[in-house]
Amino acid sequence: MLEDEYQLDFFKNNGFIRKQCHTCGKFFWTRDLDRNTCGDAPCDPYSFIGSPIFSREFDISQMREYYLSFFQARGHKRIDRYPVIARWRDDIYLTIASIADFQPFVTSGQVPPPANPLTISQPCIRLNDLDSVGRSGRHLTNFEMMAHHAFNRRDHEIYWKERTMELCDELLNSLKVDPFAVTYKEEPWAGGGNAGPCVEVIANGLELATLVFMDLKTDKKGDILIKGETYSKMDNYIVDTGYGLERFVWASKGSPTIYDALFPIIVKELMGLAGLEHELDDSGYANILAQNARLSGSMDISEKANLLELRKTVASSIGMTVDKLSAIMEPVEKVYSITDHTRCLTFMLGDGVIPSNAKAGYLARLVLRRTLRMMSDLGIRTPLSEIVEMHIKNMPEYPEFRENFPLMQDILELEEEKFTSTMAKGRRIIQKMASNIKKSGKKIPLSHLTELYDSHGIPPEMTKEVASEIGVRVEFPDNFYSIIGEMHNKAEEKEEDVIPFADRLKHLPKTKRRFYDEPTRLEFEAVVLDVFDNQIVLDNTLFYAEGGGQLSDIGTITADDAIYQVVDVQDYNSIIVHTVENPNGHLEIRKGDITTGEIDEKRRMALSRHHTATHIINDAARKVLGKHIWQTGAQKFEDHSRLDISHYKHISPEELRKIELLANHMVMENKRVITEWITRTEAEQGYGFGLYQGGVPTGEKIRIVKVGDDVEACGGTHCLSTGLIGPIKILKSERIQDGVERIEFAAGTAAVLAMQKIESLLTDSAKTLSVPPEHLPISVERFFGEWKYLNKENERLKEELGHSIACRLLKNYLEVADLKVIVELVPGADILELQKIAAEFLKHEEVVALLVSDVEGVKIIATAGDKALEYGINANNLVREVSKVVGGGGGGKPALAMGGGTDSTRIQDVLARGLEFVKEKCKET
RNA sequence: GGGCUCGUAGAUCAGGGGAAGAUCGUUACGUUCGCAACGUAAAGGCCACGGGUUCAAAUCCCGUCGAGUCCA
Repeated sequence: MLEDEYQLDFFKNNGFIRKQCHTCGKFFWTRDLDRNTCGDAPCDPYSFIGSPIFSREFDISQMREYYLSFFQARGHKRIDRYPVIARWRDDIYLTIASIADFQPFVTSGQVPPPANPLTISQPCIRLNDLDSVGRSGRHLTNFEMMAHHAFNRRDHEIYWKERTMELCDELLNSLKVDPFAVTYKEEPWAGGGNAGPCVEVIANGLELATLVFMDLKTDKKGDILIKGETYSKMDNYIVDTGYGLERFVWASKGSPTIYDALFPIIVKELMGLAGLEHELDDSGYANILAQNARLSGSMDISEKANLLELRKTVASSIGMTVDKLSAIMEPVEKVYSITDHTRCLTFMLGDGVIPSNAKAGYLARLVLRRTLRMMSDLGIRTPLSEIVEMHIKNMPEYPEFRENFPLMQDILELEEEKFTSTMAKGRRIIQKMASNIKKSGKKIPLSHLTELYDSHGIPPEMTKEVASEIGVRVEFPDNFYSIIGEMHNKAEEKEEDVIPFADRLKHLPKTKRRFYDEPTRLEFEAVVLDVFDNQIVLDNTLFYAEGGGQLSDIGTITADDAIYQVVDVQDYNSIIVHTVENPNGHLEIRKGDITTGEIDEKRRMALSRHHTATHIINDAARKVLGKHIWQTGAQKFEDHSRLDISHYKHISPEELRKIELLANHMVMENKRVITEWITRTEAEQGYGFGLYQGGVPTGEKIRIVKVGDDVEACGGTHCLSTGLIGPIKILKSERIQDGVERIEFAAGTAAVLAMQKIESLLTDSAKTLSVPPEHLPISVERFFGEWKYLNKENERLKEELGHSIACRLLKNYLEVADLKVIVELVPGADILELQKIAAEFLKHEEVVALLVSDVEGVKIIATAGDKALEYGINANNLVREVSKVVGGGGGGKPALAMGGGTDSTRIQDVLARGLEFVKEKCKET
């Protein structure tokens, strides 16, 4: 980044000089002529602990209000916060910065900002430094980024670097920060496809804010190189600031850790529950925490080795052994961590994240389980919901959390149950594994540990603990979790969406889409703009292109005598491409031809019905199941439709019936379906983010579809009124992942067909049993019961039969040596029957038997009593030997073996060979 | 979105090509004034479902459904 970027009048006019840090070599601006370090950790230590930077203390809501009104008074509009789950984006799950609210469409200039300039305090969640949370004294998973943003265009600038710097300096001055303690460090910034110069604002070792001047975008042909990527200047350039609310509060209090500054009451409460004394008035104790926080400011302690290093340094600086320090710090760190994690959960669940095994929900579960694990380490048995409730009480400025609390309570309870059972199961698996390994006297290998963690969610720490109870040693490397990470990163290559025939489309204008203005029209005329392969591009079209989970229209395009079947329609950056069947290999249609298009009405109607019905089902589900219901995906076909919704437990059959009934009521109310195009900002402010059930559309104006109480941004085709949908029949629901339920249903003609199909399933089944359909449940139950009874009866009879056959055969033996040899054909006996006979023979030690039956080819069974075994007569070998005769195989145990083959003409040969075998063996001994 | 593990008695799980098992729970009987405990016995299984391989599949292969778990 060029030095020039930072040559600001603000610095020159306010007595700043540019210096280079003696320690890290970075450039910074300061009013203090004698300063030689940049002010940031590790070049400068925290010096605010015990001596606050501001002239008075603030709590979170006071600080937030101070900041927002400060910028409001200076011409910024205050904007409501966005949810912590970034529903408007598909590239990130969680809101990680205030600017994330405005990406990608506001920052790219496609959509105007909700206000300009604006100020906001945006709750954010970052899980990158999870391991440092609680330990470093400053890391949080959940924080508020206070910000002011200005979105500038080349032709219209709000303000840029000078004003941003002035505002920052003024804010700090108003808080009575010592001007000589403040440094502004130069630090190029890049992230998320953008970049720009940036200034870090530091006071007393603590970074308070980051001021980014985003004016670059990634560009392969760009001439500005930052961190290995090339960038070029953007037409719009954005002031992206981030002031850490929590850090401001901490700075105002100067407490040993950020956690003590933010939630003193909750920390105290949890310390009590864990049986810890947490007396910050005790200067010795406070000094340990402060020293730990100060020194951890200078290192990355997510690595285990570094944590140990930190412990050593802190211990020696206060004259304590490392072990003693660790014993004091570890439980305290866990309490801090729990405090932080539960606030994070409050935001996640409060904003509607449903814990799951995938996507954003997984992140919620990750945090949740870490919390539960630490709580169990500390012996805290309080339900999570009680801690969450403390946070809610602590944040009256978020009334929505109070409102959602019953739901959160429900979810947390379920999650705690799941965790407990997973851990109990894990414990059993380890015990089993450990006792297996104990026999061999080895340690549990790493591969077992990774499998336990990867497949069963059992952390190696737990394996170690449980295995040691059994007396098996477990060692795992420090970088265990990065090994797991690498295991998963192997097959990760993104395929980029390549637009086919991009070159052909490059010069074509956007296609005029007429199906919005003329939803009922099915015929249209258009001029051909291009033809290639099987594709036709027109100047306008009534054909709906596949999108929003709705399949494309089909139909015909006619030019002169030639009629072409349209089989697919796709939208490539607003150019609509019709794919037609082309049996002759060339299309008799040219650029400039006038054509007539006709839409297949049956398919269009079916898709429209399913689309409108999808909105209705979504709304009905929300009314039946709760406000946490979000569409997470949807697909509309001709014969059915499916809707995926976020829900934390199974939809019960009753609930499903309620949803179905409610949906049909909405249809029968025959409400008009209203569509309108309004600006994005207007829509968001009027309807909230509930609009984006089916994803986020691009463009400045978005299309709003209102179906009853349901309002969504939607580009699909719809019925003009709900009555036109016809019946809606829910076909089934299934769980596609934890926290996501799929409802499949049919609407209109498809619903009637579906019902007829179900009906015929019933009548066909009933016919087989010769009962009326309404008797099916009871009859099926009866038949199944009888079937089970008869199976048992059959087995009992076979046993009896076997017994009597065995008795008969036992009288009819050949004597070889002192053995009784029975070699017989038992016609019609199945393998079960032969087994029962064999079981009888086994009671006699001098019996050797070979039984053969002619069921399903040839079945063979052989037994050898103990005495026979002494002669080396082995049923296993016997069967192997004789089965070859009939082209099969066999085997079993020495005493009892089974086999068979397919060639039933040689049954007698089997018997002969068997007898021979026995005789041979007897001779040998 | 991707990876891995698992579906066997009411519950928890063994068995991993050749007779479906254990423990707890249930029921009955015995011991007891009664209960607990104990002893004896019994009942309870489409071995998730559908295909395939094989003389033979709970077991191996493929698919479906269900559950769990890790990663992005």
